[in-house]
Amino acid sequence: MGSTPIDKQVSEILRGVAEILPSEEELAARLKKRGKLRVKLGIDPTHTDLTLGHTVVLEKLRTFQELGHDVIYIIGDFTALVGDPSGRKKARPQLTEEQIRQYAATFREQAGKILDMDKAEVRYNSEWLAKLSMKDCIELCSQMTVARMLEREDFGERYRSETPIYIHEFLYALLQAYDSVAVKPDIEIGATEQKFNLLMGRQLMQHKGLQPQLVLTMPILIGTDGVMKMSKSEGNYIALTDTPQDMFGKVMSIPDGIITHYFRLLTQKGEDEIAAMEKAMAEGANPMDFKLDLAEEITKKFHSIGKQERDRFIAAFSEGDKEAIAGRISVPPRLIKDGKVDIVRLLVEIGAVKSGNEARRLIAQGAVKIDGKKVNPEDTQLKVLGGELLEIGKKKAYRVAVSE
RNA sequence: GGAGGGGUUCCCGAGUGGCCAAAGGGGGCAGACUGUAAAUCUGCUGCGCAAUGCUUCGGAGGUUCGAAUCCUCCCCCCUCCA
Repeated sequence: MGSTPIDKQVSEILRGVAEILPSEEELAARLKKRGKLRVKLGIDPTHTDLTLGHTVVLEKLRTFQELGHDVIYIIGDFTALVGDPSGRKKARPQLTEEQIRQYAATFREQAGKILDMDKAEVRYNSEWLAKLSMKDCIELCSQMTVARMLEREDFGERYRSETPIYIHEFLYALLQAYDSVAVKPDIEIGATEQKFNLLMGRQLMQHKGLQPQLVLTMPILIGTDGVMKMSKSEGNYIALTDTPQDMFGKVMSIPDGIITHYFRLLTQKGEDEIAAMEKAMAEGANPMDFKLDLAEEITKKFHSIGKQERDRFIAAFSEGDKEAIAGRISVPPRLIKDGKVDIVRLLVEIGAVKSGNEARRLIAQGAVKIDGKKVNPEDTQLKVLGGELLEIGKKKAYRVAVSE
């Protein structure tokens, strides 16, 4: 603990990092001077699930923890109320305190999949932010100018496109910065889009006569669509709570172009290994093989059954054995008439589709099969004896049972 | 507070009395091709056991045989002036 040599620590800390401010030397100096650093990471509970995107920064926090430093995991229950405008094209919808309370609880628990929560200092920022007075607020606001706010890409863009910008959104960075005043970290971790907020923390600490924190940013993880950053609101995310099967499948569906990006940010693979992969793929190796490795590693990390999912995946999609991914469903008796069930109603009932229209559409498109045979759109009343394999598109399959 | 411009289906964005469940693009879904990738092509994309049916164009009323389109009031956003 804390006995790792400084230069070793620095290289460990800097692995995969986008930027360290003010400098690498400053980091080494701080390590030498303090020995044990206080490392801050804050996440706002704006959704129920943590995604792989969050794990990039959480892993970095974990690294510090493993090196024997003190980590402070701040759950932004107060800042969630304000809504971080960083990188957004519009204001966040306002959450209720009740929602935030629920999310905060799961955030604490989910972070435990990566951090050693027994050793982490977990804080809720309402602890100090809710107590600030209007006077404090005015003092905070005087640290920022409108011009500087509008220089930001996100606000600037919104201003130009005549999208509403609310005053309270300007407060966000100041509040997050105040967290640093409250917990006095030596260094704060965040994604690159957090740079403004993190630097604000530095400025505010200085203003309050504290030693300013160092700032460490991590690259933003691209979502499964391969284009936008991974986020719950874009629907291009992989959640820590996803089932092993979903998690594996979602990783397999990412575009080839971001395979190494995922390896770099989500696994412990070294740069040389990653470079070797890139070379191999450039020379014609099938990217799917690397993606299988990636999916296995990620699934294993969160569910400890990676290999199993790999085998299942290969069986289902490379070998066409849909049984491998088939879930079980039972037909509610009330849907059965004369030994037949209306497939449209069944699909809606089991939640495979959102509406009857959607079910009919899929059937008309030949996407619904029973025991390998397409369902005829003209005749959706089908005999069910139990045991049939129901396929919907290529990715969903169910083994049908008839319940009593 | 004054003047002007806006609020359309998941998103962007057409539509100014019937031909509008509403162009086009994006996204999504499905089919073909594949490696459940990408690219490409094709189709679908409000609900409904489907009907000259129902609900939808910021909200509430009204005019009309008929409204997203006209009128009234209200709410919200943007710009300029103060």
